[in-house]
Amino acid sequence: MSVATARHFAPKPGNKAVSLFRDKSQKYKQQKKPQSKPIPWVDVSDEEPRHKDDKNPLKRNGAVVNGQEQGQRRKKPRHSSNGEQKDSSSGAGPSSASKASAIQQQRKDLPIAQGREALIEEIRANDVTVLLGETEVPQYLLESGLAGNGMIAVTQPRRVAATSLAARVSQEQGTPLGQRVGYSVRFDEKSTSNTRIKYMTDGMIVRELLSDPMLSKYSVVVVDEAHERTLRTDLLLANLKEIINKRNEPSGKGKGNPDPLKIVVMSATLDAEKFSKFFHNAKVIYVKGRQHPVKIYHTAEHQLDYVDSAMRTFFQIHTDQPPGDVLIFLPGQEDIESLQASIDLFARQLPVDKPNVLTCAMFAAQAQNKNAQAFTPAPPNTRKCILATNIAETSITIPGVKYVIDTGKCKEKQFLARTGGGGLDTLLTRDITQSSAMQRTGRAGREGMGVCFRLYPESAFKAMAPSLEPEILRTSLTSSILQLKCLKQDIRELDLMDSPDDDSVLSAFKTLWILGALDQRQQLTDSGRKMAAFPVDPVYACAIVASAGYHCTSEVVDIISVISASSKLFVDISDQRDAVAEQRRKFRHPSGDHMTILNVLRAYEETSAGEGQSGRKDKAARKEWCRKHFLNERTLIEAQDIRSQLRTVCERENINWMESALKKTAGAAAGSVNADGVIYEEDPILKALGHGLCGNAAFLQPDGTYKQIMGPSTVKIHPSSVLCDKKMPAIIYDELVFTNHIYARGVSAIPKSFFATHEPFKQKSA
DNA sequence: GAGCACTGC
Repeated sequence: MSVATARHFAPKPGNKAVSLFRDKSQKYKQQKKPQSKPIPWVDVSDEEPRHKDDKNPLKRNGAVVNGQEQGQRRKKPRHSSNGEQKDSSSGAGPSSASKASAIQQQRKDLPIAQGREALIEEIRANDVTVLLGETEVPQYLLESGLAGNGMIAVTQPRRVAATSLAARVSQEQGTPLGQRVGYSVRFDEKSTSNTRIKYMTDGMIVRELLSDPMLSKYSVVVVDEAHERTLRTDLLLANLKEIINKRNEPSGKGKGNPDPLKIVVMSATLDAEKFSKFFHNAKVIYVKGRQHPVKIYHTAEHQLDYVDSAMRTFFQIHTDQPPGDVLIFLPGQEDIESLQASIDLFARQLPVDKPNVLTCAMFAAQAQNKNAQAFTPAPPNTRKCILATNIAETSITIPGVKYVIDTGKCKEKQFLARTGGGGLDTLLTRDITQSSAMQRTGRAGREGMGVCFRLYPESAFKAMAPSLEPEILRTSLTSSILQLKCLKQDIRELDLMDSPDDDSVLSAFKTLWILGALDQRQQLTDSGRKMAAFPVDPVYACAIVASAGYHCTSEVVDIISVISASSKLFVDISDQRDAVAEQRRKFRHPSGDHMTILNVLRAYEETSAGEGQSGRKDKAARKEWCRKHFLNERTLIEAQDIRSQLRTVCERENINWMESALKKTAGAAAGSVNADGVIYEEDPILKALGHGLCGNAAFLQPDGTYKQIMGPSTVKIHPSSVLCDKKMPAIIYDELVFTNHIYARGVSAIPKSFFATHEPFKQKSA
C-alpha cells in the first residue's frame, strides 16, 4: 500500500460554490465551502485481474478482491473422480472467514478456454453446480449434448439481460433469434418448439411453475445472477431443490434417472458458499474472468461531504490524469443536480490549456433522451463526466469510461412490515455493499485499464455488508404468499435460503385477509383465486374484482395499468418547472391522482385519433404530444400492454371489462375527455379502488395532516400529488414512502361515508 | 413542497 501522490484541485477561495449547495437538505447543513485540503488516497489494488468481455456488456464482472492474499486451500476443479468431488465441494470455503481470497486464488485455476471440457464434466457429474465468474456455459451445455432432448432455461433478473443475451448467443450460434436460441419475458416471447436454449426472466419461470410444477420441459436450469437474490430467484431456488428431490432418483436405488434435472447456479464470488450449502454442499467451480485491471484508491479518511469530495476528485482526475471519461456514482437526483451545477461552474474557470468538461446526468426519472446523452462520445478535447445513480451500476454500460468515482452511497427502498396490515416503504440514503462497490469499480475496466476512486477508507469498505439483503427479507410478501397459496405452498414451510420475518408474513396474511383473498383460517377464497390471476399487486387485483360490482371495470383497469407500469408517467425536467406544472394542470381531476391518470391515458389515446389511416403519422403525433405535455410515452405504451393483459384475464375470470361508468351527454365527441359534455361518474371508480386500498386510507385532522385509519402514522400528501395542500375529509393512497416525512403517494379523495358502509372495513378494522 | 433500481399469469 502506498499513499498516492495525486494533487488536489483547490477552488479559488471566495467564489460562489457555496451557494450551489442547498442547505435546506440535511446533509449539507454542515457544509461551509469546498474544503481546500487535498484528499489523500491509499492504493489498495496493485494488479487485480478483471474481466474483459466486450461482447457481453450486461453481465456482471468478476470480483475485485481487496488486496491481501492468504494461503487457502486450493482446489483444482479439473477432472476428478466422483468420490473426490463430494469432498472437494465443501472445500469451497470450509467455514472460512476470508474465503474471498481463496476464491480469488482458485479463480485463476480454470481459465475457461482450457477448462471447458472440465467444466462440462463437472456439471455432468453433479445435480447442482455453483459457478463463479462469467462463462458461456449455456452454449457449452448445448454443444456438449448434455441437455439431451430437453430445453436449457437460463434465468435472469432483468428482461433486457434475457433478451440481449438471447440475441447475442443466437448470433454466435448462427441461427435466427427464436429458433435454436430464444427468450421469454413478459409481453414478449421468441421461442418455438425447436428452441433449445431459452433465456427468461426469473419471474417468468416462477410463473411456469404454476402450470408445470416439475418444470418437465427443462433438463437444465441455469440460474444466472443468483447473488442478486431477487424474491423470484429465491422462490425458484426453493422449488428447484424440491424438484431435483423428485426428478433425480439417487443412483444405486436401481431406478436410474429417466428424467433428471441439472441445476447450474451462477453467482458472484461472495455468496458461493451459501448457495453450495443450500444445495447440500454442491460443487463450486471458479472460472477465471477476463477484464482489464482496475486500480483502486480509497481515501485515507472518512469524507464528511461526499458531493464535495466527488467534485474535488473529479478535478484531480481532470487535471492530472490522461484522457478518459469519468463516471460518478451518487445516491439520487438531488445530489446529481447539485454536483453537476458545481462541476459546470468550476469547469468554466479551468486554465485554457486544460480540456473541456461535458457533464451528463443519468437517473431513471429523467427523460430518456437526456439519459441517452451519456452515450454520445465527447467532442474532441473534452472529458465527459457522467453523474449517475445505480442505473449505471448494472443495467446500463457506458462506453468510454476509464475512471469511476464511487461515493459509496445509494438509496434503497426498504419495506417495514406492520402486523396491523399494510406497511411502509422507506427510501433513505445508505452505504452500499461490498459487491455493489466491486460492481461500480468494474465499470472502469470495460475497455481498458481503469482507475476507481472510492470516497471512503478501506476500513469502511471492509465494514460494508458483503451484499444486499435478499429481497425476500425487505419487501412486501402479499403477492408471493397469494401465489404460493395457489400452489398449495406455505411460505413458512418452504425450504428457502432465507426465511422472511414473522412480522412480514403476518402483515401479508392480514392484508390478504382484509382484501378478502384469504379467510380467517388463511384459506384461499374464491375471490382470492381470482385476484391471483391478475399480474398486479393484490391490492389492485382486489380493486379490479370489486369493480365488477360497480360496473366500472373499464376505468379501473385503465388506471391500474398505468400505476402498474414500471416507469413514471410524469417526466421531471427541473429547469422547466413552471411549464411542467402548467401542462399538468390540464389533466388535473378534482378527486385526485387516480382520475388524473385516467384523464392522461384517455387524452393520450385521443391524440391523432381520426387523423386518417397513417399509423406512422399517429405515432409521431403521439410522441410529440407526450413531449409537449412532459409525459413518459414509454409508461403509456407499457400501460397499454398491461391493460390488454388484464383484459384477457378479466375475460377468463368472467369480468366484463367493457363496462364503463363514463357517461356521455348527447352531442359530445366520443371519448373526448375534457370536452364539456363528458362527465365521469368517479364515485364508483373510487369506491372500487377503495376496496383494494381500504388499508391505505387516512382521515383529515384539524392540523391539516392525515391520520391513518388502520395504522398509527400521521402522513402528508406527497408534493407530486394533485391533492397536495388540499384538505379532503378522507383519502386513499397507493403507497406510503418515508423520506423526510411519511408521504402518501397516488392519492384520491373518497367519501368518508365509504368507510362507514364498506363491509370489509366495518368488520375487519374492529 | 419532492422522485434508488429492477420485475410478473
